[in-house]
Order: sequence, then C-alpha cells, then structure tokens
Amino acid sequence: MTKDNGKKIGIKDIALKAGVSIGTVDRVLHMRGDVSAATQSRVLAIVEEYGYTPNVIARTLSSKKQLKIGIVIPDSSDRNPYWEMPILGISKAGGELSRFNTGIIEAYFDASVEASFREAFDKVLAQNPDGMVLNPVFGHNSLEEIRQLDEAEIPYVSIEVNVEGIDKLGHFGQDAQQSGRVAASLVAAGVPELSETLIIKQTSKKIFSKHIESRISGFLEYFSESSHKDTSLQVRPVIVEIDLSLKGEPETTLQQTLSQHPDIKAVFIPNSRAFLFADFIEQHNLEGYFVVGYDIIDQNIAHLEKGTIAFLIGHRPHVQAYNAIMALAEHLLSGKEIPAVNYSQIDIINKENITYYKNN
Amino acid sequence: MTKDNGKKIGIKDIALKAGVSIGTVDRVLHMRGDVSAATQSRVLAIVEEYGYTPNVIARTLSSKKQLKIGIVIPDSSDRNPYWEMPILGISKAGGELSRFNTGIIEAYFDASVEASFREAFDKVLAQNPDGMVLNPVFGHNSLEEIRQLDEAEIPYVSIEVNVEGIDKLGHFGQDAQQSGRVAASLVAAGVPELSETLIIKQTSKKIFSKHIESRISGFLEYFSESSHKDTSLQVRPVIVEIDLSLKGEPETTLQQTLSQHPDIKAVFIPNSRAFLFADFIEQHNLEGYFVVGYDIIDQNIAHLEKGTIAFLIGHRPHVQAYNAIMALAEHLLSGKEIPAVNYSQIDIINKENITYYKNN
DNA sequence: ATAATTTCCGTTAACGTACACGGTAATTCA
DNA sequence: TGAATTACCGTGTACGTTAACGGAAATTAT
Repeated sequence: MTKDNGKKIGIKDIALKAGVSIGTVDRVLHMRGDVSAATQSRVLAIVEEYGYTPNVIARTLSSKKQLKIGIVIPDSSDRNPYWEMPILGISKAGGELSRFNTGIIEAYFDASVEASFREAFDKVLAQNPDGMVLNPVFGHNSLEEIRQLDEAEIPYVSIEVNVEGIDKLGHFGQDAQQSGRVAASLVAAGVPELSETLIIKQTSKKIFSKHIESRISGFLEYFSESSHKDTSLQVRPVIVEIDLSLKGEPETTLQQTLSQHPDIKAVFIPNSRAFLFADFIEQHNLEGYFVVGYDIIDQNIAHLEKGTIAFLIGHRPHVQAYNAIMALAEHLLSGKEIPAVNYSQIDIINKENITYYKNN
Repeated sequence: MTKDNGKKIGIKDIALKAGVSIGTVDRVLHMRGDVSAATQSRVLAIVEEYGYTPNVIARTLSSKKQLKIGIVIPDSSDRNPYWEMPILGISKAGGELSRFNTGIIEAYFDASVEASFREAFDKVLAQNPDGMVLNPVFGHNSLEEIRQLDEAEIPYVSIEVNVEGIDKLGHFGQDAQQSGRVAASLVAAGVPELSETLIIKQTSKKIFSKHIESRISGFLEYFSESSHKDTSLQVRPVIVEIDLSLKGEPETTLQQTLSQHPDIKAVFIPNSRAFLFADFIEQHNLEGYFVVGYDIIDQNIAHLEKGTIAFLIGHRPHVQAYNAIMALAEHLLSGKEIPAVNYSQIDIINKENITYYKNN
C-alpha cells in the first residue's frame, strides 16, 4: 500500500512532489482552509501514497502550546489504599511525556461522595485539556459530566470502570470475571478437601462495583464447570456482606459466621480488604484458612509474608493508568488508534514472588 | 541544589548567562576543545548551577547521525523456542526508538555453537554500534570478544546471563534462585501428600546454564527451610539428567525413572521443555502428576490448557530485552544511569490466567 | 617587524514542523 | 474600468541542538 522505500517522507518532500510550498501542505494537513480543492486533493493523494506520518519529534519542538491530558481518579487519602496504585503509573507517564511537551492535569475525588466527582471533573475541564482519562466509579450517574466531553469534542478513555454507552476512545481495565476464575483455581489447587468456602462482600451502595460481582461470578463459575463438578458439590459458598461503616465490624460478622460454619477452609475476598480478615484470624489465633484476596497493597503484603494470606490477585492498576495515558497521548500526538478494550494481566502472587511486584 | 524556577534552561540561556555564543557552549558540552580554561569553567558552572539537561527532542532532530544499538542474542530458529521471546521485546523497543533516530543492529547466533557467538558479535561490531546488548550464554568463554567493547569504549548491558567481572553498565535478568522457590511453593501448596519429586535436567555442556542450577537450588532450599521441615523430609528429590541429543530420549529415561519411582507426584522442570514430559505422560495416558515448568511458549501453553502442566513460571524475556535496550538508549541519549542489576518479575501462570500473558 | 600559525570563539545553516504574515492573482463591486 | 475583496499560496521565523565554517586576536616563527 504505502511506499516504503527507506526514508520516511516529510512535509517538505510532499511539497516538492505536489509542486506547492510547505505552507500549503501544512494547511491541508491541518485543514486550515485557504486551499483550492485541486491542490488539496493532489497533496492528500501524495500523503496517502507515501503514507506520510508527522514527525512527532519535530512537531513537539515546533509547537509552542503544550498538550494537556486531564486525569480524574479517586483520592488515595481515602480509606482505601488501593487508589494509591494508579498514581504511580500516572507519575511514570507524566515523566515520559514531559519531554514531548505534554503535561498532566490531575484532580482527585472522594470515591464515597458522588458530588466530589463532578467537582474534580469540572476542575480539570476548566483547564481545557486536550484529552481526558477517567475512572468513572459512579457509572451512569456521571453521564452528565461525561457528555460535556462529547460536546467539547475532547477525546477520553476510561480506566477501571467500563461504563457502557459513552463515546470513549477505549477502556483500560481488568477482566474481573476471569480473575475470579483465577482465584478459584488457586483455591481448587490449594485446598485438598474443599467444603464450605467463605466469600466476603462489602456493603457499599455508592460505588459502581460491578467488577466485584464479576469476580464472585467468575469464582463460582469455575467450580460449576464440568471439569470440576466433583468438587463443586462440596464448595458450598457462604456469602456474607459486611458494612464496614458499622461499629464493631468486621469483627462481629466474622465471629458469628466462622462459628456458624466450622467447615470453612477457604476464604475468598474479592476486594482489596483481605487484610481485614487476616487481621481477624491473627488476633484470634485461628489457623488453617486458605485466604485469597486482591491487590498488592502494604497491608496485604504483610499478611502474605506472614502466611496469613495465601495468594493475592493483582491486575496492575499502575500499568492500567500508565497505558491509558500513553495511549491517549499517542492518539493525540500522532493519531494512533486505541483498541476498544485493553485488559491488563492477572497476576498470581504469593509469598515467594511478591518481592518483584512491590515497587512497580 | 539545582534551580528549578519553572522553565528548564537551554543552551541558548547558558550562552547568554556566560556571555559567550551557543557555539562555545556546545563545544564545552561536547568537549570538542578549542575553548579556554576560563570560559570552560564559567560555562560548566552555569550548567551545574541551573542543572542543565539537553533537550533530547531537539538533539534528535538536529543530529544527522543515527544512534546504533547492537544486539547479539541466540537464534530462535534453533531448536529452543524460548529464544523467540526476547525478539518481541526487541521489535517493540525498535519501534519506539525509531523516532529518536536510533536504529537497532541485530545478529543471532547458534546457542549450541560457541564459534557462532564470535561471528555474530563481530558482525555487529563491524557496524560501529554506539552501544550493545548481549546475551553472553557462553559466559567467560566470550571474554575475548567482550574486552573489545571496553577497548573501543562501547558501553554495553547484558541480558539473561550475568557474567561477573566484565565492565557492563548493567544486567537485565531473572532471580533464578527465587524463581525456584516460587516453583517449590506451588508444589507445596498443590500437592497435599508430597513424597518423591522428580527434577529433570538437560545435559548440555556448552551453554552457560548457571541459572538452571540456581532454580533447582532455590527449589530445594524452599523445602529445607524450617517452616517446611515437616514436608521436606518427604520431598525426596529424584534428579535425572537427560541428553536430548541421544536417540530415544527423553522416552527411555522417563519410562525407566517413573517405573523405578512410583511415588513421584510432583515434577519440576527447571527449563522451557516441560512440554516434553507432558507429551510423554499424555502419550502413555499417565495421570496424577503435578507438573511445574518454565516459560510461556506455545508447546507449554497447550499443555497448560489441557491440564497436563499445572503451573508455568515466567520471567518476561521480552520485557527484559525491551528494558535493556531502552535503558541503554536512555543512557546514550540523555546520560541516564542504569542500575547494576535489574530483575524482572517472576510470574505464576496457570490455565486461568494464561490468556493475558500470551501476546506480550 | 612581518608572516605564519595557533588559540579561541561567533555565525550560520540545517533537522521537520507550526504558524503568522504578506503577497499575487482572480473575482466582485461600484 | 478602476478599486476593493476574496481565494489561494509562498516566505520567513521559531523551537533547541549540532557542527561546519570562518574570522579575529594572540602567539610563534622567520
């Protein structure tokens, strides 16, 4: 299709071939008008034929205005330490992009207060970003804000939460269902005589936590499959919901549940709070629970190293954020397409390989 | 230390502050001489004071000569499909670096023929690379070649095999000992009543396979630790060595070993040939072996999905190659330091999470 | 003392792109 | 028909750096 005779073609070459000046080529390339239909098509034909792509380096050097990428994600100062992770990816991306004269505008919101999302969103939008990265934890409730981007023709990508029906360039997240299956496979391999399995959910009306449900669904799906039918009969999920905002929780519910279900051997916690259960069994000197949780945060790491948690599932939130930003930047800088769905890897982590997952 | 009043300083600003022309600044920056000691120190003082770092973008655009990074690694057309993996990382790095006007010169050698290393090495060296990435599988036997780099003052990094005593900028590899421990931890968790464990080595006199030994060492170490003393008594490693170049192997040795040791439940294969054992037990309709192997190559993936292999350990050879090249490029382009040792993550892979490890 | 070198340094043209600014035709208006 | 638009396009400068070129001053040689 495109001619690939060695060198890549430049705006100057196009001008030469089309018999016009580089100014004219620039005008058609940027659709700034003032070009006759004839020359325009002539230039475009050459662009097409030689597969011209702008030299990002030269463009960066020339362009005085810096590209701005806005980011709206939950605050890590929140009680949930999970939100610290994407920030690492943001810094990394910011560092690499700074030399391309593109800056990052970040604003954080309280994931438990819906109004704070709008606030952070507007704050970023006010600075006229050229593109945005969102973690729309409130899902469809934030549609009104997101629509503004469509109107202003600001391209955006989402991370973590995939909201259907919005006009995003792409989504960067996890395959939650599959990660539940991974957790299940570890339980299946690690607990020889499976009986009751405890699954702990967290009550939270606000946040869009579809992926928590998907993880559980994947977990149960695994055992319901033909190849594990023999074990599935014995899995007997015990699903409890705990409202951490209540005083005395999770103590009360855990104590009650464990005494009522003495056969529980495996515990699956489909969110980043596995350490709470681990804290509990540690304080009560309980043993013999095979605990599988999510996310590489300090509290979980500590228990992994002590052996209270057997496995953690990770999905690289920092890489998700990094990839989202870089993909958006590449799109903005050189028009590269972004795949609709970008799932990150599902990592299996235990005491022995945690070391190399810690700081990146 | 360095002044950070907003804008980053440029060569022009330095010239202004020092009361000289940009030509002079450029001369001291590049140590091209023809500058009096007085002005030189004056310029350097300002460079120091304002923490000047060259603009890589402008440099790339200006510099007519392209940077060349040489790569010498084993050939993937060899019988060992493992060597295909780093190549993926090389292509990725090559793509990203092409816009910085830096090219990659690759040469492959036969990992079973020592002379071929010298050949590939010389081929790359003849093209005067500005830096090199080596996989010195023959270890100290290649010292003679590597010394040439020191003499020619060509910086280099190593991947996979860490040869002591050479003046490399850094090494990109795996913590083989620790990955053996990871394998052991999976066996410990997955096989309830451990007894004899088969460890299969491959005879090979040529290649520098220290890491294979380290993997085994890590594997055994895990069970010998206090916390697993109870099980360790039963692990009883059965280590066999197979020479694949012999006719009838590995069939003969495997058949013999398995019949002699009926108690074997777990099999640890510290190289990428786990699929050979899996092929064997599949053909003979054997069951009940918990197989842990290395490397995400097609043959292993197939068995992972069928269940013949329980777990694979991965260490991202493509990322290693990618990181090595990028670090070297950053060093060459902007003088960034390279850590002495860079270990990649140790991935635990089973049937459920293999999907997202396949194509990257 | 004059010529021939050195030593030291400034000027300038790239690199590929962006964009403001003029300028020349063709067209329309009076 | 002459003036005022409009449509279209070229020129020039800038971005930060590299590096060739050349020129003035200082030094050495004759």
